[in-house]
Amino acid sequence: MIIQVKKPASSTRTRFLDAARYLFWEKGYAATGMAEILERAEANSGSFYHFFSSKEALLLAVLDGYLEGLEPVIVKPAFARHSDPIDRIFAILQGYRERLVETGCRYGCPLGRLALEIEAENLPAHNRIAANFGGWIAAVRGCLEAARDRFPPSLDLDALATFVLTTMEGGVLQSRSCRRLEPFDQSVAQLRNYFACLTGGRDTVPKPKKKGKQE
Amino acid sequence: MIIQVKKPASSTRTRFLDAARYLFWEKGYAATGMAEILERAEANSGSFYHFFSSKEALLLAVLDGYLEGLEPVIVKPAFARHSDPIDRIFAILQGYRERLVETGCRYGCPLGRLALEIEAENLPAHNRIAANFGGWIAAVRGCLEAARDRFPPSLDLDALATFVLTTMEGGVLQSRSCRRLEPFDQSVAQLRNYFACLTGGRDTVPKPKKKGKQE
DNA sequence: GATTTACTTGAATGATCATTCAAGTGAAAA
DNA sequence: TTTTCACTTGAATGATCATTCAAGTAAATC
Repeated sequence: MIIQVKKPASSTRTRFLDAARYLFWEKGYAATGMAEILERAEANSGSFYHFFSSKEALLLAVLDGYLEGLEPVIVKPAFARHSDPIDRIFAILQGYRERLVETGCRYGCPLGRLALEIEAENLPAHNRIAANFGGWIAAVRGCLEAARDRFPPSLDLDALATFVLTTMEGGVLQSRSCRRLEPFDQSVAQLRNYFACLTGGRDTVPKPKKKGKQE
Repeated sequence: MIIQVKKPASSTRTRFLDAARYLFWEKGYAATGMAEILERAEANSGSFYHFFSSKEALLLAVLDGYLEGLEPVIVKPAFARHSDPIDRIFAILQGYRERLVETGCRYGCPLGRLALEIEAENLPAHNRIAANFGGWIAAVRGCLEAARDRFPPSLDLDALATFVLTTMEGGVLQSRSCRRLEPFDQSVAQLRNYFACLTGGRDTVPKPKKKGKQE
C-alpha cells in the first residue's frame, strides 16, 4: 500500500531543493528563474510540479531545510571548536565571516537576504524566516545562560542574544555593499568589547591602526 | 507666454524618481515592474526612456537621491530634537523605529533592502549604497567625536559608528521578518547599554518586566 | 513662417516568466 | 498479464518583462 521504497524518486526532489538553496542564496528569490532551477537540478518542469505546487512552495521547503540545517551546519561546527560558551558565540559569527571571505563579501546569510527581499505579505515565508532566527537566537541564548554568572544578574539575555544576531546581519549587510570585511569585523569587535564590558573585563578594543595599549 | 524654461520637463523626471523611490522601497527593485513605475508617475514609457536609459539607470538616480536626502531627511530632523551628541545618535535610530511603526514593521531602511537584493556584480549600485552608508556613519561619527571625552581614549570611533549602523540594519531586518518591534527595540536597548558601559554609567538595562518600555 | 529642440504618446517587440498538460516510462501491485 | 501509479518528458501557454520607435505636440529659435 503505502510502502515508500522510493528513494531515487526523492533524489530528484532533493536536487530541486539543492539547486534552489544555492540559487536563492546567490541570486535571490525573484532574480532566480525556474529555468535556472530546472537546469541546475537537471530535470524538467513537469517533474518539478510533480513535487512542488509552485516556485513559492519551493521557497518554503528551502526555508524549512534551513531550519533543519541550523543545528548541524551552523551551531554544531562552531561549538566543536570551543567549549567556552562565549567563545562558542563568536565562533558562530566567525562562520559567517568565513562565508564572506569565500565569496568575496558577496554573500553572507541567506536568510537575511530573504528577510528583506520577500514581500511582507508572504506570511508563510516570513514565519519560517522568523523561526530560523528564533532557533539561531535560542542557540546563542543557551550559551549566554551557560555563562550567566559572568553577566550582571539584571541583564536581559534574550535581548543580548537578539543583539548578537543583529550584529551578524547588520555587519554582513554592510560588508556586502562595500565588498570589504571591515564593517563586519568592526561590528564583531564592538560586540566583543560589549561582552568584555558586561563580564567585567575593562577592555575597550584598541584601535587596529597600531598596537593597542592595554592587555 | 508662459516662460518656463525647463521646469515642467524636469517635473516628469521627478515624478519618475518619486515613483521609483516609493516602489523600490515598498516592493524592492526586481519586483517592481516598469508598468507600475509608469502608472504611478502618470507617464508613458517613451517619456521614461527620454530621461533614463534603463531601469537600472533609474535605480542609480534613486540611490543618488538618497544620498542627497541623507542630511535633510535623516540627520537634520534627529539633530533638531536633541542637542546632546549621544542623544542625537539614538534619535536617528528612533527615526527608523517610527518608520517600522508606520508600516507595521514591513519596511525599514530602503538602502538595507537594496544592499541585500541588488546583485553583487552591479558595482555602480553598490558603490552608491556604500556611499550612503558612509555618509550615515560619518554623521554618527561626528556625534561620537563631539562626545569624545566621555569615551575611553582608545575606543575606535569609526568602528563604533559602524556598529550603530549595524544595529539599525540588523534590528530592522529581524523586525521585518517577525513583524514585531521587539528585535529592533532589544537591539537598540543593548546598544544603549553598551554606550552606558563605555561612558562609565553602570547601567545594565533592566529586563522589561512586562510592558515597561522606555524611550 | 520655417526649423529646431524638448518632450510625449502608446502600440509593438521579443525575451523571459512561471505554469500546464498530454503523452509518455518503467516498475510494483493485482 | 494487466492494471496502476509514481515519476518524467518537453513543447505550449499566456502573462508580464524591459525596451524601442515612429509619429506627434508645442514652445523656442532662426
